[in-house]
Amino acid sequence: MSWTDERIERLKAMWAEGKTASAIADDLGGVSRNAVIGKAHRLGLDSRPSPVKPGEDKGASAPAAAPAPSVAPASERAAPSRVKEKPAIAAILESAAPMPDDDLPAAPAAAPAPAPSTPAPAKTGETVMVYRSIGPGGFVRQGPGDQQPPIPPAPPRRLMPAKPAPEMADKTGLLDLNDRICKWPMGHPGEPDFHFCGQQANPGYPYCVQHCGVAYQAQLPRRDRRPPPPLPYGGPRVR
DNA sequence: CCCTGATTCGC
DNA sequence: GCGAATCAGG
Repeated sequence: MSWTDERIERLKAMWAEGKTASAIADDLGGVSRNAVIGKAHRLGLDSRPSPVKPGEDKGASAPAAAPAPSVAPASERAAPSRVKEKPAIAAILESAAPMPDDDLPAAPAAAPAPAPSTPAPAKTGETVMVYRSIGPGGFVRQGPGDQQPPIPPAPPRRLMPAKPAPEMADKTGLLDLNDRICKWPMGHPGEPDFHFCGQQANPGYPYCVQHCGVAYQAQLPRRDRRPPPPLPYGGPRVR
């Protein structure tokens, strides 16, 4: 089937009515859904709300949401387009790793915490609980049914920073990560000496230059790709 | 699994 | 230009 003027008009009309590409293809006959979509695009017809691409916000809707200089999306964008990332762990680490350096204002001047003498009540379902500090290292919870404040347990005399395990003394741990440090995992999570590479990160990437070389590989054009090797026993079944 | 529209790319 | 193949969200 070819795209005669009549068929193109029919396509335009139905597309404008909001018919799905499948419905249009059925109606016209002799063409696939993909053919309809492809033709609609080439004709420059309006884009439909794609299930894949989130509907783009018209800027006026949320001006308050300033684009925070978050690290992960920026690095994604900076990465070359035809590149695939092997370990998905990077994204997890990006979101999980606290950034002790910048990003955190030294003193929250904008939103001063409520005075310690007036603890904010926290709602738990119907009951209103009050949390009261009992000094360093502790708090008590008081519900409305509790007449007397519970006897606070003796607070520890002083709080010591947790001592890192000796084998971690000079290794890069989760809390040491920031956007300038290579987050390539060394060893396996759960092992006592699991840590991260810790070298200087390749700017815009979560890894140092060496590990970028391991994590990223250029994606070849489709015609140049080798078919994947047959999966060993136990691989997913091909239907 | 099904559906959707968008995109890519060999023809 | 065409449309199958592929992608990715619902």
